[in-house]
Amino acid sequence: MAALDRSLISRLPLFQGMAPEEQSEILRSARSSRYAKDSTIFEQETEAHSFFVLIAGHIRVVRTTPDGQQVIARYISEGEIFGVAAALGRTTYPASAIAAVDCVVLAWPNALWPELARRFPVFGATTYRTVGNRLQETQTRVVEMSTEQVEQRVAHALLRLANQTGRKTESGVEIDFPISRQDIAEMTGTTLHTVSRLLSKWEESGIIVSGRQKVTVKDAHRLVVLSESRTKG
Amino acid sequence: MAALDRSLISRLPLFQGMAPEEQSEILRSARSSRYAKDSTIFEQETEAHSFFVLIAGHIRVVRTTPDGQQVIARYISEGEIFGVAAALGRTTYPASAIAAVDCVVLAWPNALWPELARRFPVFGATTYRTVGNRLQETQTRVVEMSTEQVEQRVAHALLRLANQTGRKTESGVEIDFPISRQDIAEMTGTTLHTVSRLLSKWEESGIIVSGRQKVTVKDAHRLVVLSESRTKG
DNA sequence: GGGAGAATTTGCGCTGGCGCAAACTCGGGG
DNA sequence: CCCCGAGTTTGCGCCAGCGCAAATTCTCCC
Repeated sequence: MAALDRSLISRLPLFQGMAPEEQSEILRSARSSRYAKDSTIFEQETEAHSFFVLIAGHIRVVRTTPDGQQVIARYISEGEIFGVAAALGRTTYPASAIAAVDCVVLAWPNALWPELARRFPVFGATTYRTVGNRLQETQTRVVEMSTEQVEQRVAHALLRLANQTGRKTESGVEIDFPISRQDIAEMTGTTLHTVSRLLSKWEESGIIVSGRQKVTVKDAHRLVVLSESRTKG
Repeated sequence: MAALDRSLISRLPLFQGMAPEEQSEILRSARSSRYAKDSTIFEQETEAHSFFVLIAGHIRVVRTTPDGQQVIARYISEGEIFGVAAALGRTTYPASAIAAVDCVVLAWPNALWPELARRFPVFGATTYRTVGNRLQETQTRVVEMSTEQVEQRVAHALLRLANQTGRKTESGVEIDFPISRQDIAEMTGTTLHTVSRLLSKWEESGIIVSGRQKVTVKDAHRLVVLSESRTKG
């Protein structure tokens, strides 16, 4: 296989603060793969063999319950590290990672983690900062699910998606990967029916426009208002 | 102040695998404090100055929403490390830590984290493993809140408390710190009223006995059954 | 030992959002 | 270009669990 080009990663925040030759070196032990839409990068509960950086595309991280219900843990965007079980001393993946669109991914064998973290402290520190962010986000999600109504949770989820992965178009901010009502339901702990009703209502009042597997936020401000109002208690 | 005795920590899993002189050395930079019941060890959103190990007692970690609602993120038991913002590159605490009973705590200044993690790799690795466990637990909680009914969530919470901090008595497994209906509600995303009704029902059928700020699990098996049955979908 | 405040219990009415079912629409493959 | 199936919309009935309120019981402090 051909050597990977440093330009793949030099622009990513994760590798900022590393010298060019360090970037090249880290790449030397990486393997690059393409994953077609809907294919699985790794599966929940299976032996964790590698950790990953997403070079292009979007990835859905999904937890499945014993009885088959799915919950979307998060979406991974370009430049993010994921599948970092190794860095946290786990031996299996706690969730599955599925390509939401065609993706390009770099992978390193887990066995290399200790060495890489030691040789490139910035890389290790950035990874742990990412883990910290995710822990905090996940806790925020617990708080939201404990204290907010469904309408606010869905509004929050859309705002987060628009901010993190939104693409500006002439008509608003469009979430730039296919996302179904069912997906939004699995992010917010509700049903696709309720999501559909909410989106219909919001579309009617001009806050969003949406189509099949597509949502565009037209009036983020009013969505913020919705996400904050009418708290329980 | 007097030097801390190595016996404080030598029995804790967090410090296993460290040589006695290493344990002594790590203790040399620690400060020991007592916290009375209901006092605050650190407060959400404030500058993170230290990380901690709980030597004795129980600590409640609480997230408060902008409008004042509280959610219990987790309980810390003896021997656990907590307030590890430093290890995750954060500068403020994402939650408050409050003594559920009188506590003894060791604290290290955050500035020492990088050095300690470098000098004592086992210590760093154990900490990151703990963080990994918490991330996974928190995600499990999201899944539960998304897919389970209140009754199952409360059953799960009681089982977890009984396993993690339970004390065997002649009548069952007693949660060995004061915990109110309100606390359980804040752990499970419901109201103290609903928790009270559930506990009354379970007491009537002999699954638990409970009193003011006290719960004893008598029949864990039936509680497991309750925690698994009647899932949505 | 008594009083006050905190924690708990319980009743009652209401409603947000789910479950079910059916119709509809869009987009891509043949 | 048409058809098929996945994705979406919408109606309807129902009920788990919340909000409110009041009564009751501990427990700790004076």
